[in-house]
Amino acid sequence: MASTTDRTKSPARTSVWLEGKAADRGRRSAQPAGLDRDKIIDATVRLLDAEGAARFSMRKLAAELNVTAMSVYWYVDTKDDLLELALDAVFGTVALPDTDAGDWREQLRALAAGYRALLVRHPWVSPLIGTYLNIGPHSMAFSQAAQKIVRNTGLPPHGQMGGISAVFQFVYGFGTIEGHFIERCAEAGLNQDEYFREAMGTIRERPQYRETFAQSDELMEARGGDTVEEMRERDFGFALDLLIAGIEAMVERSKA
Amino acid sequence: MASTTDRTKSPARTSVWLEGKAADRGRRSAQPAGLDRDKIIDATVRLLDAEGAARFSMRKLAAELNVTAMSVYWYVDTKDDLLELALDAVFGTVALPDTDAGDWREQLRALAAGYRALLVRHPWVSPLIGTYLNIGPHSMAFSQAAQKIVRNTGLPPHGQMGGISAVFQFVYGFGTIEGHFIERCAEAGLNQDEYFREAMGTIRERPQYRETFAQSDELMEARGGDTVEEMRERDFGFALDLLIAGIEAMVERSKA
DNA sequence: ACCTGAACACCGTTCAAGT
DNA sequence: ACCTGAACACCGTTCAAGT
Repeated sequence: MASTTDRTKSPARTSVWLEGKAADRGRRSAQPAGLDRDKIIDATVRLLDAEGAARFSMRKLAAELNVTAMSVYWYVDTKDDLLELALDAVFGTVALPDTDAGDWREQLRALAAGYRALLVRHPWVSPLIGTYLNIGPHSMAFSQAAQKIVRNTGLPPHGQMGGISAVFQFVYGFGTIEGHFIERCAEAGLNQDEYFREAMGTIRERPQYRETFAQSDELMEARGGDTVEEMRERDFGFALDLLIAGIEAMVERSKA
Repeated sequence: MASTTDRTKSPARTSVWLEGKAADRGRRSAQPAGLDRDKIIDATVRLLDAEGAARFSMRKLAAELNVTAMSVYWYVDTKDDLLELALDAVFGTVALPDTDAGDWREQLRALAAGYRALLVRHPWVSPLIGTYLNIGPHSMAFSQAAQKIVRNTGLPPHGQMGGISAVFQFVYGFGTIEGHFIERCAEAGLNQDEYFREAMGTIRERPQYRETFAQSDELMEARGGDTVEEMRERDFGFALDLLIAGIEAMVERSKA
């Protein structure tokens, strides 16, 4: 949804990481308000986690930092730049597996799990990934790790990018929806199972959806698991197995 | 990123499709300004396509319709409701394959292609899919089609949801990034190859990325294709082949 | 039944001024 | 070098009023 920074008419730099005027500011400390870039980024992540992207504003951030709204602009050029910085910061919290030892399957599962956890822990991350270039140091390290793992699979070079896409775009989509669902539950003050039951009930009441849902019911039944979380683990696990089996099949095919 | 409708404190209905006070309004015509819900939705889609979600506002929409900002609120309760309606409307433009005849592989490829095209044609769609419940009639028809196709694969019931996830979350992620890239190109007034070369050049200049890119270069080389579009087709095609191979492998495994 | 105008409570950002 | 206050050009939405 991009953020609301269209009022700037400047030549359109595409990323914080490609420098702006505030680029090298705020690395020191002992300033009047004790502000620096890291503190600002920390507070940004905290606010985004607590209230969601829609409720985040530069003014609220400033209030959180006990500072006037405009002080922040000494350290970052725009709200978009700040969000890009926050995005890269949380990418730094994903543990990267050792890609020089062990089986690629385990490496892939580990990185997929870490990526999914990131998207669930910080639901505001997913739209930002789609919005920015993701060339910050931590995002890059993550991409590098993914590349190395896919290289370890034995996929032919021309298929490695497609392999990365298949796996990590899947995790992205899955984690996006999962994080969003959890967010909605929290807003409604219900746990995931309560919310699920309620949503299902409401939808089912509408006559136009009766028929549609008859089909889905079987499917729900078959998925098994007593809780929403169990169902999700099962689906995620099966999909990852499917992807790994797909990679193995393509590796075989390339040898033939 | 959700839209900015947090100022409403009402009990939080979660979707237009679960009714609001404006639910059954604007189905007629011959009104003073000739307005109705469909015209409003059409104009919304047009504006979103032309200017992007960030530049869309209720006030601009009203101007486009030659009407005062507030007239629109006779037909829709909130901006979020309107976006949800627009989302479902464009879902109606995806051609659904005949799921009762032919090979599931062709059906899957066709629906994946249609979904991808939707995300590329309307880059504003992807964040909205992550934001709303997607229970409008056209979204539901799409999901139903996906379900039927996955059923045709012969996957065991407990794996069908995971199979849908793997395929369509992949397409979602792929189409999101693709649409976003094309949008950026248009904004910069460059074609995709020009923009790609320029972005690569800029990033490569930064010393901290030199090493990182050495690795990627080989990969780029191997992907082949002379244009960005050719590379993308290759990656998308390979990933879909991988997913189909994965489904086939899981079907085999379930028979053992 | 439909549309308008004025107002409210917000935004991101600029700019000149303070210390 | 860092921070502030006031102002500008926007938002989504409410509400009372018009026709």
